[in-house]
Amino acid sequence: MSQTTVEPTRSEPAGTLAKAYDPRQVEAGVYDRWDEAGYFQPRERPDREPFVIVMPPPNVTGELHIGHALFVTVEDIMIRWHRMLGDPTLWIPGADHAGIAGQWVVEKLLAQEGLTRHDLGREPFVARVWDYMDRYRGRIREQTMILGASCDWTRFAFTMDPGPSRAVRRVFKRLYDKGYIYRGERLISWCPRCHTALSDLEVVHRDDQGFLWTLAYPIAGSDEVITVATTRPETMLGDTGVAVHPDDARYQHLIGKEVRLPILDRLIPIVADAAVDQTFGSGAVKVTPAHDPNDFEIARRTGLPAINVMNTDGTMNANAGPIAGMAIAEARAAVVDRLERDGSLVRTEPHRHAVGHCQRCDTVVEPLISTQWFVRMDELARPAIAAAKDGSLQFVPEHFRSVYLNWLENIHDWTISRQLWWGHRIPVWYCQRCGETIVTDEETLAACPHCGGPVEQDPDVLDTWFSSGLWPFSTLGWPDDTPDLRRYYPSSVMETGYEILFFWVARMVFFGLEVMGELPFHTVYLHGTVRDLEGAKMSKTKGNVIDPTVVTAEYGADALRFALVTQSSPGNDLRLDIQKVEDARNFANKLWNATRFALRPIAESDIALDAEGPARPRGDLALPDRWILSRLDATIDEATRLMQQHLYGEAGKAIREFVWSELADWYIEAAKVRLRGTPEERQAVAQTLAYTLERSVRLLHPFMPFVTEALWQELPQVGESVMIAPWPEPNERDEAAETSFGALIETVRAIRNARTEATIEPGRWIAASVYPGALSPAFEASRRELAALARIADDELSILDGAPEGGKGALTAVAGNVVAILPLAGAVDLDAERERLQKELAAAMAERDRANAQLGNEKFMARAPAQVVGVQRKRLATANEQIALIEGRLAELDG
RNA sequence: GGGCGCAUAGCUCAGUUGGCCAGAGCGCACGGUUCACAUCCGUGAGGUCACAGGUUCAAGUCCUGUUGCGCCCA
Repeated sequence: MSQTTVEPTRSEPAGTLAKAYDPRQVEAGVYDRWDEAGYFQPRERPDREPFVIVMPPPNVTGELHIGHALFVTVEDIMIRWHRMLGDPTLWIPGADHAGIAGQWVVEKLLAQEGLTRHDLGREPFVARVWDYMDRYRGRIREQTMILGASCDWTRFAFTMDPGPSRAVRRVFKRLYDKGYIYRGERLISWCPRCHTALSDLEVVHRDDQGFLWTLAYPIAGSDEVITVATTRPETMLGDTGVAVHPDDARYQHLIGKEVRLPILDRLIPIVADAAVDQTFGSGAVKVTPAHDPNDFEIARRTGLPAINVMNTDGTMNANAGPIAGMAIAEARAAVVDRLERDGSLVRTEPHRHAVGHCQRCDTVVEPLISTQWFVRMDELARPAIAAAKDGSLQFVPEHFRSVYLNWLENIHDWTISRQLWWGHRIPVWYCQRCGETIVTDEETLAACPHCGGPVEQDPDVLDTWFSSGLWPFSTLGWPDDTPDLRRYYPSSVMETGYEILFFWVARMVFFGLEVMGELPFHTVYLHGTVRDLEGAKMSKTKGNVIDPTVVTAEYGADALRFALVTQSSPGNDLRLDIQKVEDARNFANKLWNATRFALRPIAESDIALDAEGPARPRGDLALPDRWILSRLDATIDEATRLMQQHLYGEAGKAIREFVWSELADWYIEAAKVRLRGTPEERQAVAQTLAYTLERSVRLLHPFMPFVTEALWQELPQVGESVMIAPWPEPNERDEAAETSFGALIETVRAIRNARTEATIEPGRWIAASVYPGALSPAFEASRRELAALARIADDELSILDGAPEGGKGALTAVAGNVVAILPLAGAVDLDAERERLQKELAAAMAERDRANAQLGNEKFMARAPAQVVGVQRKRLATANEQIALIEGRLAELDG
């Protein structure tokens, strides 16, 4: 790198920065400037692979919650990092129409006016939903911007837009033509409140307290009865048989006979089916094929008919005989009452069992026979399984691979039709004249292509996740062959919550493979759930939600982002403590003030710049400068490595550690000495500060975009924005400087510790003799720093060779192989000092014994790698040296 | 019932392919009007890495089992 001094940058005079960091002031207006500069759009470079993330589209039905803040943060970190790496980087934002949830919020609003959607009719109702969506879409976008999301708004997509809608129709038709989509009468999960079919995934199972009723069914033409148990007695009206295990000795003689169904007095057969559990209850089960998935399977195998006794609104239908018209709860009570009077009720006992609830509205879901549209999953799942197995699809963290496989390998067909008005209308038309079924990817169909007769479209809409599953390519223009599609498909990383691994991720994978013939992304990164301090999920009903806009208003988006990412790790839930946000804000203040401090010497110096920014200090550097440069390189290296492994939180912590504990606590403190020195020294410090801070700010930018932009603009730099500055590259480490200055730091610590324990006033300047052994030249060169940091009077610091001595009236501070003797005539409590040294001696001896034990172990010596043995040898040597030193000092105290 | 996890300081969490005396932040104790920062600085206390076995020269880390907790699927 050539160190040509381009136009020396002159910063504004010190004092430009406010005394305290104020996130509101820092963050205002920055986002718009980035946006106007076009930084959010990919900067093309044909020599590099693009880095692309398709944002999980938030539901348009509400506000952003803290979970959105987490994914925005993680994805924005990936995006900003790759942009700085020079990759053509694209992050596509979007919004989801949220079928059931979307319809429901508008229905609730209508209910306040005393209306139902049926009062409005389909078209006006859908128009109302659109109005609502248009209002909320802006709010979501605004909140995403507050968080600093550097996504490309020019490519914003909504699932109901014409493009994605066309993609939905095209895929539906394709799968229908291939026989993967079919319509059929199956037992599905039905929400009586939402009045629609649900997919398996939309049913939430929860253990509820209920009852187990045992019923006696009389055998026809005999005095015998057979007992069966049920948790839903009202369904007995739909019983079409009783099943027993074929090997069950108790019931052999009854197989093939009939029982007389109580209440309805219907004769139903006793059948044998191997799926019946002989050990549960009586070993006989009533079979209600229209209202229970297991019974449906038994009926299929044994040929029993299905009798539906329920209406879609959750009331009993005409097949329920005397209780027709009753709601389920009412019907249940009536049936139990009637059975009891008839003497058919054997017993009632409390029973906890899993009950399915609607994911959206929590109503108890009823299994119901119904004609619906399904996606056959076997053929689609196969390549999606293969991609996970052969490693072409990566998971972060890795263990989600088995979760994903376990689901896909046991997958059922997917119910995709929903009896809703809001969503993608199923692109199927039925001819009213010839009865033909026509599937088309056109939005409308005027007449039957076969007979020209009038057609009517299927009234249902598709599961929202059907359109979400197409998102990685429908957002890029598919089915058209667009430049975006060619350049940016497949995307790079799918970052989303693990709770939608099946709902969304798996479906994108099989749709991508089927439609595009290529995985939609190579890596799935899954984040956890943000919980409150007690570990509870945040929910409006619990009242424990943290609103990200409230937090950002107080602490800043930078602080919220930094807290979220450093508190989380891939795949794990996090408990968010507002205290952590405050800590992150304090860190921003630290960086702010370190920069504020540096800007004065920088303004008074000519900072050399090269093409990338402040030039790296070269030549004959002072030890603290060499040290901080090497530590910076170590940090760049580590942060880069962690980012590559998707450990963004760890990377953030490593950078914070560097800035706070090394740059601010030690380098800046040590640099103050030379800032009071010669002009040449001030110049050298300013250059090192400028270089180190500018690089630090760049490292931190993906995590805290706003404050880093503000500070970068104040620092000497080259370019328009830190957003598009290059990600720093590490140089060679300076091991000698790290060792020497590291020893100096440890010596200062040991001196401070000895001072504190001996209760020397913190402000007092004392004398010291330091014995650094082989490090003498380094300590001599940095004697002013050593003195200032340990608060030793400059003219009373001696750096000596040989054996330490100080007599009785002195404290001893030991740090590695360095010893400092602090003579404090009359101020030393001999007993306390002796005790302190005894403790240190004991520690050193323990250390020696441990090392000796290792080195005396033949097997260790024979099998441990040479480098590990070397470490033990060095440990032993240091311990021995320390023991000798401390023993010498103890002798002096006693003598 | 099947699957996947988790258990490390008072709290929230890190801990790479096994390798020095297990770390951080917060909290706690003590001390500080050092000219960037009290949104701060210094010093310290605090852990049988859930339990029991095993593999290894070496285990928080790998294997087996146990206990407790969580999530997903049926």
